[in-house]
Amino acid sequence: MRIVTWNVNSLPARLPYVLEWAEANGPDVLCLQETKLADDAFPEEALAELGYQVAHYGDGRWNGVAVASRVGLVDPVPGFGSALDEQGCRIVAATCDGVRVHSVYVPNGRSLDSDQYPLKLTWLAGLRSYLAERAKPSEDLVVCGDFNVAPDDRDVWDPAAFQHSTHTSPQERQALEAIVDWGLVDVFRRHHDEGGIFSWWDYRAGDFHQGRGMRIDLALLTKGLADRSTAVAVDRNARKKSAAGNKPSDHAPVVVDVVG
DNA sequence: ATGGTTGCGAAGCAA
Repeated sequence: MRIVTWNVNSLPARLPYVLEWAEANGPDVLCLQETKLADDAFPEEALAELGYQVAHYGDGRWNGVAVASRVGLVDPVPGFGSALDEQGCRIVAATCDGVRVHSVYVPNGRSLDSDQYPLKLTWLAGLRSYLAERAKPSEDLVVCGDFNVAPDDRDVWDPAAFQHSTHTSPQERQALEAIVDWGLVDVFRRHHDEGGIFSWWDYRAGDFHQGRGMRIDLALLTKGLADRSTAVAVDRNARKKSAAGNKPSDHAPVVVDVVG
């Protein structure tokens, strides 16, 4: 099974790219973030033509997450079903061929002195509670998406440049570790030790071509599922203009292959 | 150089 997570930065703007990429790369499960759509505006037909069923959670112009699957999709659950959903439509779950899949878009936090920063930490704590209440580490389960946290300094182009910013603070990293410690594996690190492999680059100032990025798009798998992973890759080519001339998101898709 | 770009939506904010 090929599981992909991709922050598309508006599905209306990105649909041609997403369809082109999906046809070429054949994800069985495609988790999307920042769809920026209400549920009733989701392009179900375009994805159905490629064989995908979709669980989407979105309420308008911002945020919005989806799980698309061509290997079956049952038991969709939008949101936390708690006050955490007031921070936007940022989590949706569904079961795809026996794997419980969660697509998440963690709040950005904006800056360390913003009122959005403690809300980000609260949201991350809420994600851990959600897992603890509804799932077991012994299940085949994946939590993937845009975490807006770089797990360690290998995941940032220049740690010094982020000394006083979000995405690398000890509190954010600890909140992420608490989620992992529930019983998950950052499966990218099962296959790669090196730094400098990123999933997001700012659109501005030529950051992509200068190598100024971060790895903030993660796939967290329960151990049994991670043990069956055969490869993890970031398709940085998808951060460029596509062969068909479509404009890219500022995030690249992360591709996870598992067997069994 | 507190710059630069994209998306949304129609000015300025969020990322």
